[in-house]
Amino acid sequence: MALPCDCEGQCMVCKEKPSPSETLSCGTCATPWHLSCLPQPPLSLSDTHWDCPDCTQTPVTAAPPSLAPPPFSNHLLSAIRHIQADTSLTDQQKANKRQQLLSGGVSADQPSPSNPTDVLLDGTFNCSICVHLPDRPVTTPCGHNFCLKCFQKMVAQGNRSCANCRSPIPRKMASQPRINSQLAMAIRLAKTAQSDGPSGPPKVQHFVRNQDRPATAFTTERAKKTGKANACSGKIFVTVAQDHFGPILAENDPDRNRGVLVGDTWEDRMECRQWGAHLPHVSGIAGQSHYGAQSVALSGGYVDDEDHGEWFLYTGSGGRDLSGNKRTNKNQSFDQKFELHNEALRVSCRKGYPVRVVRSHKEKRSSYAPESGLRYDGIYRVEKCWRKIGVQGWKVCRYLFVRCDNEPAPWTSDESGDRPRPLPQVDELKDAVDLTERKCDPWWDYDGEKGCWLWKRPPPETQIKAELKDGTTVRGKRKAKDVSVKQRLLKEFGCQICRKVLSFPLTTPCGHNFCKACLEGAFSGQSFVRNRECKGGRTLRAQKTVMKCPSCSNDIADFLQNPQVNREMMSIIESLQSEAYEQSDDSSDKNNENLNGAVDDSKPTDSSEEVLEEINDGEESSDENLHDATEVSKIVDSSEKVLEEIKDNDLNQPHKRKKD
DNA sequence: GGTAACGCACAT
DNA sequence: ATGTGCGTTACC
Repeated sequence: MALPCDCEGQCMVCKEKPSPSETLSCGTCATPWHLSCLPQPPLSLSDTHWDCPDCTQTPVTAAPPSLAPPPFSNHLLSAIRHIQADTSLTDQQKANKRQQLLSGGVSADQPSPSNPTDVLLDGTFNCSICVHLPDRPVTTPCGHNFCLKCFQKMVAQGNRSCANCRSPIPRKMASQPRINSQLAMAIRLAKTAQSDGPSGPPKVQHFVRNQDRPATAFTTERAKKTGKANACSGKIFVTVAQDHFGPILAENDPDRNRGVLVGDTWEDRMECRQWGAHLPHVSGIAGQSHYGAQSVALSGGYVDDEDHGEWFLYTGSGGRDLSGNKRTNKNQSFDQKFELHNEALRVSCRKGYPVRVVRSHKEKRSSYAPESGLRYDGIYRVEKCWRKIGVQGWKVCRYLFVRCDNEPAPWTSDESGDRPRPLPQVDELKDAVDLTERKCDPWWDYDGEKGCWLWKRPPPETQIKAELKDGTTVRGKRKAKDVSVKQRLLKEFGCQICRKVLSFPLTTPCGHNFCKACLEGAFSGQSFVRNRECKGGRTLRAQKTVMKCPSCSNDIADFLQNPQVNREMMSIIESLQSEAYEQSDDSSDKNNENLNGAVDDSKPTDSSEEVLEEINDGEESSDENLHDATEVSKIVDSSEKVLEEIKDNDLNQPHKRKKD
């Protein structure tokens, strides 16, 4: 396997630290390589430009050139080469020019994209099947990205090789593709940035996840002995009542003044609970049978569940014998009925209440499940519910959930939220009994004039007494961090090993992203096969080594045989980084303060009536957008700060934090 | 007051 | 892989 030197200058193949004369730096990515460990050393060292194996990107199998387009657009690559060959420039100047080129700051001799996001949107990175930007992107081991639907269609037709480079697709990925949600977010950002023309207000979406994490749940002395599982009494950070319907808004988030946004993730049910998205720490349904259900969790607990992202079929609770101290009985032994939680969900169906949805990584059969932890996916409505005979032979309650949120779902690259959509065809309805459909107008509905979902009638009054207000002790007010959306996004591109921004990102078939050097470093010294000793004069066949993905337990040994860098993600990350550098160059901290002041001054002080009116009009999200837009255009910290914050922040599901 | 509910981590 | 303690909420 071809491996470069690590950040300390040590060759990852032979583990030695080669001298400068033994080191060769790539002309494109500047990574150092040990000359004598290169699989194909350059023919002549007098060449001014040499490309490392990563940047030459030899396809896994020999494919005709027409089938393997270069990862960068040709003109961009040749422009970079042109800079590198210029002997009049110092290395620093070359680096600056490369950055400028990637960020569109300077016109190279060769035509180049005028904006970094154009690199993404100029068609180079389109799904090779539908020739559009990948929707719900999935990444093959050979580093190519496709729409989930296109990929599934291709596999269904019996085609098991990459439509881009013809590399074989592993069976597991073919049967269970996982969405690369980090990439989905990037594509959305690029689209958003492009629509930010000089005319019209810039439109910015929220990409915030994993930041400003709360203190870990409170643990009693007794509970500490057995770990966090017993720490269910963590502080609730939001000021909504336990039976609050609908989105959790900034006004209910006194600490951050942000609310719970689509895409927010939590490490576990305890943490999710602390932010009010889904209160019960065991149950899948939060609700009261005479009042309605506020939220549900998709955790893979019921085999009948069926997830299509924007809509899904949910199974009610109960039907199992959990007497004694059973926790894990997945077998049904009696029928489910519309009572308790199941009835609560039926009330929400009849009324058309908004129901918050969180998805758990435990839902293994869904392509829409997050890679780890729990994720808030927004507001859905229960359009119909019924009962049917479940796969285990007993009756189950069934609910058709359809998404109706003003923010786009985490897996889409759409810039806007949902529009009313026709109900999907549900085959099992023909065998349904006890069908319930909504008869009245839904309480939460789409307003054509305003172009968003909102309460058509005032939300139901909370049944909880005022004790929550009194009981909620407001923590010492932390100043909300001024971080631009782009910097937040950069944070999201963290390697799950080094926690820094991804460099040469590899996407595993299980949908996790790592720096190339980090992932290969994690398995350096391990060979792919283990030779077993001869026994009784008989030579045993070599055994394959299992190499577990650092983020999950999937075996990625096959992937590591020839991991291909996800060039699409890499170019987006580079664009974002060079923008951050550029902006930090021409705006000092002092300027930032001035700009902040200007923004604040220009904003009229909101009277409480105005605020109320905005809430009633349901336009709070667009107000948020405007707020973020000013952030993007005005506030930029230095990129060093970003990196520092990334180090400080546990941005990537610190599941193994305790063991570290 | 009893118990079910799509949890979590540890012990066996 | 299965069992168990701790934990919270809803609803008898």
